[in-house]
Formats: sequence, C-alpha cells, structure tokens
Amino acid sequence: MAEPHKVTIGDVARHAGVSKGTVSLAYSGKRPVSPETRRRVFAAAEQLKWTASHRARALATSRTGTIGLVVARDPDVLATDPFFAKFIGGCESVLAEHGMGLMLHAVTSKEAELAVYERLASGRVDGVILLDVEVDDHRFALVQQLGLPAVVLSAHRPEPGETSGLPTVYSDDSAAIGEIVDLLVDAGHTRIAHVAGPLRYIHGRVRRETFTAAMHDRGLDASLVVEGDFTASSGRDTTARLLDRDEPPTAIVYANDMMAIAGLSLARSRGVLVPEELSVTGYDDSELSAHLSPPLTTVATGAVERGAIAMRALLAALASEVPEDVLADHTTVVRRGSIAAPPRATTRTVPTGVHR
Amino acid sequence: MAEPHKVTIGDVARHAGVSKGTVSLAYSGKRPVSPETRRRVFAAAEQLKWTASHRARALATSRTGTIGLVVARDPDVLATDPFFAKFIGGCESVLAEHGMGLMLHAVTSKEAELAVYERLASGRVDGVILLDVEVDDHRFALVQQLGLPAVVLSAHRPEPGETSGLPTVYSDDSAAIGEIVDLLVDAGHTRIAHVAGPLRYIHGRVRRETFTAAMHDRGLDASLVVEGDFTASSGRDTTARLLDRDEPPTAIVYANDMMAIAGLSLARSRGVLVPEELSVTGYDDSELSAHLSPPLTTVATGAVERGAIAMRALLAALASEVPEDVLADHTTVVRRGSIAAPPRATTRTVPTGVHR
DNA sequence: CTGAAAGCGCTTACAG
DNA sequence: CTGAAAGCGCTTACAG
Repeated sequence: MAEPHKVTIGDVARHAGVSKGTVSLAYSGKRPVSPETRRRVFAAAEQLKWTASHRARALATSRTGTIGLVVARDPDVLATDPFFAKFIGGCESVLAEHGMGLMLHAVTSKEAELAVYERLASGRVDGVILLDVEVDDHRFALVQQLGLPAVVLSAHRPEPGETSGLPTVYSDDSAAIGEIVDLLVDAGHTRIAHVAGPLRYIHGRVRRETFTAAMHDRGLDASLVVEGDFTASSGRDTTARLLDRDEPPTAIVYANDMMAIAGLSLARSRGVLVPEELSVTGYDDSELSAHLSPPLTTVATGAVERGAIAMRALLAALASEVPEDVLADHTTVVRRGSIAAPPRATTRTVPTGVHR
Repeated sequence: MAEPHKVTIGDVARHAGVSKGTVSLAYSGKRPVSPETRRRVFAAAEQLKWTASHRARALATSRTGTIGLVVARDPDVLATDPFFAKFIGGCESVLAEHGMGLMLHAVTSKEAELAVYERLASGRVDGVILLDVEVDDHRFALVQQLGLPAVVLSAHRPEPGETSGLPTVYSDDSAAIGEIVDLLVDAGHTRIAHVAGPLRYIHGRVRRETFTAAMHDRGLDASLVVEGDFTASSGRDTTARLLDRDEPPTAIVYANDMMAIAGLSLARSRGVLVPEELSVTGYDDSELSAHLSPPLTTVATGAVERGAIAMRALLAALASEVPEDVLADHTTVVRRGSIAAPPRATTRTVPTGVHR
C-alpha cells in the first residue's frame, strides 16, 4: 500500500520535451496547443500513467470539484426513506458528467451540523445543497456568512416576501395532496385524517396546509391532523391514536410511505380491513409500496429528477450565471389499491360539483 | 456569494507578529510553542476569523481527509435497503472524530465504477472501503494497482488460501442463518425455502451455503433455493414461484427484509395466512419490520457498528499501523411474530437431538 | 521555542 | 503556439 513514487506534471513535461504549462494546456484546452505537441504530451502522459493531482489542481484553481450534502435526519428515516438515495442518485448523474463528487455528512445535532458547515466552507466543497428546509432556516444566514454557495430545495414557490437570498429549486406538493383528497372524497369519504411529517419542515407544513385547505374547500372537517416523524413507529402510534377516537377516520393520508405501511399494518392487526374499512395513501412511491397487499396509492415525487435539477442549478450558480429559482415538479399521484369506498358510504351524499 | 477576500495564514502570522510556521505549529501542536505566542496566534486567528484552507493543507500533507465509498447497487435497493444508510452513519461517527468526510459515489455500470476509482485515486480521497464483495472481485487488483489504500467488508473470515491482499473487516452471517433454520425446524417446519440475495456477492453466497448446510445437517431437503436481487419486486416474483410449486414451502427464509415483506404481501394477497400457513423471516432488521403485521422475525446485522469498525480499520491502515483482519460480529436474530408452526406440523416428528 | 525558506503539484497571466 | 515564473496557502525540515 506504499505510494509508488507519484509521477507529476513535471515528469510528463520533461518526457515530452515541453513546459509544464504546455502539458496543462494540452489537457485543459484553455489555450491552443499544436496538434503535434499535444500528441507528444498525451503519449508521454499515457506512458508514465500520469493523471493530474486533484489536490494540486484544487489549490491552484480554488475549486475542489466536490459538492456537499448534509442531512440531519433521524438515522431510522435515512435508512428507509427512499427520498435521500434517489435524490443523491440524481445529484450523482450530473456530477459524473463533470468529473465531480459528492461529500455526504449525516449529522445528529445542531452543533455537529454547524461544525460540518464550517468545515465544508474551509475549502472542502465548492457549494452545498440545502435539504429539509425549516421555517426561518438558520442555514440561510450561515452559508452566506461562510461564503458558501448554496441552492435550496423547497416544497413551494418562494414568495416575494420571504427571501432566503439563495437560488431555490422548488416543487409543488399541494397539487398532489389535493388530488389525493379528491380521490378519497370521490370514493365517498368524509372523515379523512392526515398523518403529517414533522411540522418544523416546510414540506411537512405545506402538505398539512394543503390537506386542510382541500378539506375545507369540500366543506369537510379538517381537524383530524396528527404529526408524525416519518418513522414506521410514529406511523403506528399516530394511527393507533386516530383509530382510538370515538369516530375514527375512514381514510388516512400519510405524509410518507413508511408511516402509511406501518399504519396499515397496525389497522390490520386490530382487525380493521384495508381498504374495505380504512383507506390509506402514502407519499414517496417507495419500491415496496407497489408490492404490498393491498398495493399503496402514493405520490411519486421525482426525487431523482429533483436531485439532478438542484445540482445543475448549483453548478450554474458556481459558474456565476445569474442564479434563478427553478421549478422542478415531477410530483404525480400513483393510483393503486389502497383506496375503497368507506364502510357506509351510502349514508353520505356528495354535493354535486364540489369535487371534479 | 462573492468570496470575501479570503484571509490566509499569512494574515494571521502578520497580525500576531510571528511566522507562518509558528501559526501552523500552534494549531497542529507538532512542535512546542510557548503559551504566550500560542495565545497571540489564537487571538489573531479568531479576530480575523481564519481557518486553514483545506485545499492548501491537502496539497502540503498529501492527505485529503476524506474517505471514498462507491456503491454499485440498483437504485431501488439503495433507496430502501437500510444497510447503506446505517453503514454510512457508522462511518460518519468515526470520521467526525477526526474532522474527516465521506465521498459517496453511486455508480450503475462497470465503466463508471472504474472511472470513479481512478478519479478517487488521483488524490481525491485517502482510501476507500470496499462493499458488496464478489468472488474474485476485480477491485482488489484495481485499488492496489492505483495505490489506493482500502479495507474490505466481508461476510466471512478470510481463509488462508484466498487473499485479497487487503485488510478485511468480516462478520459471520452463518450463525444467524443457522439459528433461523433452528427456529423454523423447532416450530415443526421441514419444507423450508430460501430466497437468496444475488449470488455473485460473497454475502449472498455465504447465506445460501449456510442455509443449505443447516438444512442438510437436519436431514432436510435444501433444494428450495431461488435467487432474488434484494428488491421488493424480486421478493414478490420469487415467492410466487415458490408458492406455485406442487409442494410449496411452509416457511421462507429471505435474504433481506424488503423481499420478505413483499413476499409476505404476495402470500397474503393469495389468501395464504402468515404466519399460520406460511412462516417468513427477513434479514437486516429494518425499522419497518418491527411494525408490520405480523412483525417480522429478522436478523440485525450491526451495520452501524460495522461502518465504524471498518472506518477505524481504514484509518489505522492509513496511519501505517500493521493492517489486520478484524471480526465485527454484531449479527443477532431478532425474534418477532412471523414464525408459527406449519399447517400440519403434527404429521412430522422431529428426530431428537438433531437440533438443539 | 522561533524564523526563513523550500516544497506540495498544479494553473495562469506575462512575455515572446 | 510556447516557456519561464509566479502563485494557490499551507507544512515541514533546517538552522539558530
């Protein structure tokens, strides 16, 4: 494992009979090099098996060619929530085109998070992507103070008033939630509950508010909202609370698939038939959701696409192109079998025209 | 987002009235510095808000302070298999102690994988961890030829004959599989099937072979083995094939939780009761498995611990301590409710003493 | 205990 | 089109 006497650009230059500058230029193409010398340079490099030292190049160019991603989620969520792996896959696809890499940090405390951003800012990465945005997210100020280029992934279009000051890639979760509520109402449900994600997150809040608004639009009671934390155990607990009510809901809209699956299992363990007695929907379109019994109606979020788009936006910002907010909306409802009419659907008449 | 005129070690030195070398030494402690000048240095640094440039330090020390991890799995598996997130969390915990970071690459082809390792070797990382080892894994030769320090995570103790030439952190999957088979046999099962992971992986192979051996030890037919690929859809398909047999198994040992959950769901959708008519077991102890109905008997693999141990082994190797193979065995069976006696368990008498 | 200087291995104006 | 040289911002022998 001993470093085998590294060959440097100087060796290649000498071998090819040119200056180091010329070797550099032959590869970068930033200035014309005659075909003949280019050939000699490449031949020498190949023979000596030279590749430019990333460390030296980073110092000379003030660029590291790596992007940072710090995730501050419960390890259990990271381990099962399909969003992160898909999002990272999307990032990778565009990073690979540029010969760049992704630096991943999983942190479990605010202090650790702060330390990580400071470390990243000291020349470890060229920029970062901010995930899981919270209201008045402290990271907005932090990255700007650290001089760390960043783009933020958001669940709704940035409004003129609230300014993160950072280019934002946003999607629109509300359409999908509205559609889910439509599906449920069309099937005859009126007592619909929502198991939200953590409400400190913007996306958790947006989905909750959209749910509430959609229910109100239809003249339905929107008070059946409980907050989960995206883990299976929270899906189980919140569902138990909901089913324990005097008038339990006939349908539950979960903010992610894991909570939905755990909720569904809990219902079943109590002898509640899904979907005959309880309809459920998820969010994320995890691979598993298609292979459940019943298969889970859920929302595909285009996590891969959003990773790619966010990364492209960040690279554009680094190239000092004027940073713009960009819409990345690949959110779509995936209808499967976890919705049915409620037990006594006939007792309720849906006012015509209230839903489409 | 304009770089705010970076302050360098030179600024700090001037401000503190010392040389750049002294500033460096005051922080590294590699040579004694008088308390008084140390104080001046720290004060100056704090006032100027200086932190050493990672890029410059990397070039000067020939160290990047980052470790590479390249995963070559199906995106669907990465998105739901809890192993990776947990393993990465374990890595992070020891990297954080050292102010280091993890460079993650997800690749989808052999060519991309090769390109990535070459890029990593050009001074992007100090070393790599090799996951998902295959038989005669080509990466053993590759990293050595690239001069890239590496440690490999393996599912069994390296035997004297087969030499990867690399320090290995190994666990022993066989005990857990043996225990699972015991559980099933004790419950009265004789027709037990195994849905294996991809057999090109050592760990897939080890579990399969252990299963076969355990069955043979008990005088049972060990031919009911089918190969899955760790995805839910493969869990579904393999289970369908198993249940379609003339004599379907009464129990299925899956190589991971996702396949088990999908298999369980398929069985249920066919009206097969779990566990009354079909016992199933998983592998991984994903958070979800505890919250299923029935909860899944599975195997906790200590992925977090293994990540930490592998990372420590790599750092030790980098510190040129003599690299040793180390056992990281935190594998333990988690008994839950997905095992029951087979439908007509009474028809079979278990020979005394064959199992404990 | 401290300073001056070389060196890490590239890139990039500056001349020609 | 090409070369010589400075510079990126640290660390580390080498002297003292």
